Amino acid sequence: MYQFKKIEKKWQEIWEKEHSFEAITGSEKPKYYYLVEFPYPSGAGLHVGHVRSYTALDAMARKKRMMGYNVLFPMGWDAFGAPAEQYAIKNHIHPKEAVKENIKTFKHQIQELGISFDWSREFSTTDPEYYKWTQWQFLQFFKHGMAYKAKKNVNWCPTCKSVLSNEDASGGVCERCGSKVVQKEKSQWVLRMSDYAEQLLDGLNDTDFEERIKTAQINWIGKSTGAEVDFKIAEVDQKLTVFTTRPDTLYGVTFMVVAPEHPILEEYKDRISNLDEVREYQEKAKEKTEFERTQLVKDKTGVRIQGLTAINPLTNQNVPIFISDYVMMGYGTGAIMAVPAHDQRDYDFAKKFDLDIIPVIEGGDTSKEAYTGDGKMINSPILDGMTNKQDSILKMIDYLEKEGLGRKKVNYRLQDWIFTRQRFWGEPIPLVYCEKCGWVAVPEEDLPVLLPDVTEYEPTDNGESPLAKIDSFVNTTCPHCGGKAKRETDTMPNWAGSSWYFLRYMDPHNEKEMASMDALKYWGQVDYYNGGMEHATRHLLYARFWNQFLYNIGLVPNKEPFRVRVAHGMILGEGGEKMSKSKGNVINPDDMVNMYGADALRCYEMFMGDYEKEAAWNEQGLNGIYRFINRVYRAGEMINQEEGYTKELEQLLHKTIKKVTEDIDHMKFNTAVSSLMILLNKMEEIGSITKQDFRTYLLLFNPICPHVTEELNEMYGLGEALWKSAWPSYEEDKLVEREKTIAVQVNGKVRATITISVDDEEDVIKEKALQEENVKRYIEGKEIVKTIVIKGRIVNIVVR
RNA sequence: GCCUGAGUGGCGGAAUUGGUAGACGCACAGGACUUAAAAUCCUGCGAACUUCAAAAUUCGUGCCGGUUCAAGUCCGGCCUUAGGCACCA
Repeated sequence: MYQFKKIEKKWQEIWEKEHSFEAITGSEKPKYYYLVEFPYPSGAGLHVGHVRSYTALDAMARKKRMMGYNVLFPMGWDAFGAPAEQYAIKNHIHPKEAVKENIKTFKHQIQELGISFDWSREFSTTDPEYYKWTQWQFLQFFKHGMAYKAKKNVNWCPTCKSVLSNEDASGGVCERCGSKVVQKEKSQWVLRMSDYAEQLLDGLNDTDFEERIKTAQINWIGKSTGAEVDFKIAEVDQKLTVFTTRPDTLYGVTFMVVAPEHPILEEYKDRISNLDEVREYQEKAKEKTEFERTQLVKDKTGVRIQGLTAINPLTNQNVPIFISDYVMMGYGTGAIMAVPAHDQRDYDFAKKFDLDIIPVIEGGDTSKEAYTGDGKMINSPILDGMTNKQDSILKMIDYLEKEGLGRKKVNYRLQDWIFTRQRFWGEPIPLVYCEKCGWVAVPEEDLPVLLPDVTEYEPTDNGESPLAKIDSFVNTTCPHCGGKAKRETDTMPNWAGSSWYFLRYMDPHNEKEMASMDALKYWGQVDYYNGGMEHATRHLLYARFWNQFLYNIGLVPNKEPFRVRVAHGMILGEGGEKMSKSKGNVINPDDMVNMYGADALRCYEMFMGDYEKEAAWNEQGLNGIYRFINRVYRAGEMINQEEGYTKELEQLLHKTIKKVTEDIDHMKFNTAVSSLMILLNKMEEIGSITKQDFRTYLLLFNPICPHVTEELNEMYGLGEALWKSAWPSYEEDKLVEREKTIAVQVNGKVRATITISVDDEEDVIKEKALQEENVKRYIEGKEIVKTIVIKGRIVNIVVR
C-alpha cells in the first residue's frame, strides 16, 4: 500500500511553491481558457459533485499545459446570497465573517484534491475590490438606458420575503425554498434583457454548446412569429390589438378575450354596464397564484364585457369581448382573438359560453372539437382554396399591412430581468434618489458603495431591504445638485456577480478598470465552460446578456463570452437517489480522500460513468480504483535496464497514447482510464518494462492522477517532473497491427475466426477463410453467391 | 401538447460510426498463498440447449416493421424514461 497522504501533500506543496499552474497574460504560447462555475461556499463544504467537474477540467487543463499551451484555469467564490445571510442571522455574526470561514474550508478541500487552479487570480464576489466593478457595470446599464425603475407585478416569495426574477420563480415556486410565489405590485429596478432576445437567440449559432443546453435556452427565450391585428371597438375610438401566430384564421374569429389586468377595462370602466361582475372576476383572478392559474384551471371561466364590442377588421361583424384568466397580461398584448374552430382553448371557452364556431379550414369535425390540423381554407374570401398554411399566413399578413389593419410581429417569452432584491447580503445598487434630480448615479470615484457593518440582517415584512433601516446608509447628498438625497436600499441578485466573473479572472487585480482591454483581448472567449444543468437558463443566459451588452458598448472584444459549454451529470447516492442530508446518503469527499487518497477519488469519479450523465456512487468501485493505483505503484518494480519501448508493448503504447489524448479532449474519461488499465494488464502479463514504457505510462495517467504519477517518476529517476514535461506523441504507422484476428461469417453469422497479416491479399484471406472446418460445414453442398472481404475487418460468404 | 437526449449482462458502462456485441471495472463463484482473516495472485462469469468433456448450436442491445452480404449503429412507426417549455395565443 502506497503512502498517498505523504505523497499528495508533498506534491501539492511543490506545485504551490513553484507557482506551477499560474497563467501568464501575454505569453507567446497559444492561450486556452478553461472555466468551471465558481462555487457558492456553503457551510456544508465541498460535495463529491464538485470533485467530478473540477477533476474533469483539471485533467484537460493539465494535459493542455503539457501540450504547450498557456492555460488559464481559475477559481473564485460566488459568495453573496441568502444562505450566508441566513447563517449570519442565526449565529449573529456578519455574513462576511461566515463567508470568510467557508471559503477557507472550501479552498482547503479543493487544494487537497490537487486541482491545478491558478490561485493567484482568486477573488470573491463579496470583495469590495470586485463588487466595485459590478456596481460600475450596473451604472453602465443605467447610463445607457438599459436599467429602469418600474412598478410592476413581481414574483414575491412570502417565506424569503424577497422579489424573485422570472428565472428564479420558474413553475410558480420559489427556487430556493419551494414556497408558492405570489404576485405583488412593487417598484423594482429592471434590466432590459428582452431587448436582447433576438441577439441571445442568434448568438447561440456562434457557440458550441451542448444541444440540450441550447434547447433549454431556445425554449426559455420562446420566440414565436405571427402578427398583430388591430380590432376596432364599436363604442369608442380605440383599437384592441392582439397577437396571433395564426392570422390565417382571422375569418374564424367569433369572440375576443382580454386578460383580467388589461388596461382597457380601467380606461372604459364607465361604459361597462356589468362593471361589478367584471370587478369581482378581476379580484378572484388576483387571488389565484400563477401556479393555479396555469396548472390547475382546465375549466374555462370568464365574464362578458357588456358595453364594449369589437369589430372584425375583415368582415366588419361585431364580436363580443370577454375577460378570462386563460389570457395572460405578460405575454403578447394581453388580448387574443378567439378562433374556437381551430384552437382547443378557444373551443372550450366557446362551448362553455355557447358562442359561434366558424370553421375556416377544412378537416375534422368542429362540432366535436377544435381542428388544429392543416387543410383547405374555407369561409375566408381572400384565402379560400389555399392549402398551404405558411402561404396563407403570409398572404394574410401582407393584406393586413396593406390595409393598415395589422403587421408582422415577433414575440418572445423572455422578459426583462428584475434586478433588485430586498436583502442585506448583496451588492448595493449605486443610485441615489433626489427630490429635484430624480435617480442619480453615484459618481464612479465614490465606488464601491460599501455594505455597512451592522448587527441586523433580517429581511422586513413590508418588503423593504434591511438597509432601509440604517439611516447613516440611506441619507446622503445628491451628487448632482448637492441637496438631500436617499440611497437605493435594495441590493442586486446574486446572479449579478456571476455575470462577469469570467472577465475579471483575465485581469483580477486591476484597480483602474474591470479588466484591461489588453488582457480581455489576449484571453478572449472562455474556450471551455463547465457547469450544472440547473444554470442552463439562468446564469448562462444572464452572463451572455451581460457580456453582449458590454460588447455593444465597446467594453469587451467578444460578443459571445463562452465558446463551448458542457454540463456534468449529477452524482447520486448509492441507492441511485439524489444525495441529501435527510436521506443520509451524502458522501463527504474529505472522508474519501482520507481513506483512499485524492488520486483514487479523482480517478474513480472520472471512471464511474459517462461524464455528462448522472451516476450513482459506489464505494466498492472506488476501492477497485484504489487497487488499480496500487498496481500502478508496484509496476515500478518491473523496470529493467533496456532502452526505448519494449517491442511487445510498443504498438499498445502508441494506441494508448492516441486513445488517452483523444478521450481527455472529448471528456471520455471513463474510456481513457480503461485504456490505461488495459495497458497495465499487458505490462503485468509481460512482467518486465523499460523506463520509457513506464515514463510514458505516468505521463498519460498524470492529468487524472497527478500526485502518485509525479512521485513514481521521481522515485525511479525517469526524467523531469511530469508537469514540466511534454505530452507524449504517437506515430500513426506504429498503430497498424501486423497480425489481426478477424471473423468469418457465412450468411452473416460468425462461423470462425482467422488470423491474417496486413499484407495478405484478398484472395489469400478468402482462401484461409474457406479452409476453416466450421466454415466448410456451412458451405458444403451449397452455391457460393458472393464473398465479401473487407481487409482487416471481416469476411462474409454468402451461400444459397 | 411541443422541443432535446437516453434505453445494451446482476450493476457502472465499452463498441474503430454499418463489420466478432458485452472492452474495462464492480459484484459474484471456484482455486492458490495463510494456523486464520485481510491483502495479493490465478480461473470462470449474457441466456437457453447439448455433452463425461472438448467443441458446437439457437436466442439476445426497449417494442414492431424495413434497407443491407452484414444493423446496438441507418430508415419508418410505437413504448418507456430524463431534462427544458407550456391555457404562450
